[in-house]
This record gives sequence, C-alpha cells and structure tokens, in this order.
Amino acid sequence: MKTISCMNINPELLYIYGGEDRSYNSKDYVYREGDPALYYYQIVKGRVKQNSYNEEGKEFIHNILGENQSFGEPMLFLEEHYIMNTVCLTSVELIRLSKNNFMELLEKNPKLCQEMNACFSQRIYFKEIMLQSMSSQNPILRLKGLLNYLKSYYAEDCEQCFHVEFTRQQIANLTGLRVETVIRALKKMEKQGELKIDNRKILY
DNA sequence: ACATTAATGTGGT
DNA sequence: ACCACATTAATGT
Repeated sequence: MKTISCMNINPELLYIYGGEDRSYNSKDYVYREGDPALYYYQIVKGRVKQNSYNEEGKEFIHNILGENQSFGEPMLFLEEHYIMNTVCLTSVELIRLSKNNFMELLEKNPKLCQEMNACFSQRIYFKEIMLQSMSSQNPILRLKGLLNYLKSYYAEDCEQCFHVEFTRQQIANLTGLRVETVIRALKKMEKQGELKIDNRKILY
C-alpha cells in the first residue's frame, strides 16, 4: 500500500523546533471538541479517528488518519476551538509541536508552507468528494464516493486489490449510513462485480 | 483459558 | 431506517 504523507515533516526537524513525543492507548482522546487548538500533531505509529456526535448521540466520523499523517494543524491558523474529538483507534505514538514553535518552523522553511498547502488541498478535496456523494440518497453512491477517494489516496493502481482497512461500522459513520445498510450495499456491489469480499475483507 | 465486548450478518417491521 | 438476534472475531484479565 502506498503510504501517504500528508503532512509529514521530518521528525528530526520537529525535535529541533521543540517537538515532544507523546504516547496514547487505544480509546484515549488526544483532544476533545471545544478544546483550544494548541499543537501540531504528527502520527508516528497507530491510527486515530476524528469524530463528533449529533444531537441524537449518533457518531459521525470526519476522518481516519494513520502513520505519517498530521492533524489539528488547520485550526492553528484560526483562533478557534476544535469542533471535533480526536480519539485513538490503536495505541498511538505521535510528535506534537506547540503552535508558536510550529509557526517558527514554517517561517524558516518556506518549502514546508507549500507542502502544507498541498496537504490542505488534499483535505478539502476529500471533504468535497464526501459532501457530493453524501448528497445522494443512494447508499451505493455514498459508498462509492468514499471508496473511490480512499483508493485514489492510498492504493497503487490495481483492480480490486485495495484493502479497505475500515470496519463496516466505521464506514457507516463516515458516510452517515447504518451498519446494516453498509453491509447490504457492499454485498450488492460484490454481486455486481464492483468489489470483492474475501472473508470480511473489502477489496476494491 | 475464559469472559466480555465489538463486529458482522440476517430477517422482520 | 430501525430493531432484535445469532454467529464470529477481537480484546481484556
């Protein structure tokens, strides 16, 4: 699997500017909705999800991030508080850099600014795709929106060999669908030859 | 190794 | 979409 690195700054550089190692257990919160944005975070090991809950208590997953990906940085350019939680899905090791140090790092490394813009573009693109496919009432179209994006983002180009490493529950919470609907829609897609399911693993 | 929890799959409303 | 339940997989102690 092609590893994406958005945003991935050399750890040595992060340490020079005051980056600190942090480790978390599965289910720990890195930050919560409403917290002030104070740090740039970059994942060294593990996976996190960014979520929030609607008024009925249903979880909505905004994004799932893995190794060499960063999070929290868009908020560093605003004087705003987080609008979602970031929760560990596995044990996680990450490097965090305070806002001020992060700004200093960017000032002294113009190239990083450019990479950051590319990263932001990627994130906005994801949101656009999701918004567009979520406007459909058809669950299969919603799933396709997510799957096409994930495949273009993570996978090498190949036919039905991209392993979607998300649970059906996670997919449901990313697309605003029910688990049962996701399960049934995936099976339907398998019948139509649009993907393969190999003992519960989704190959797209 | 066993108990508990989470994920998956099905059928019915 | 929602609910209830059976089966299976993953996790905790």
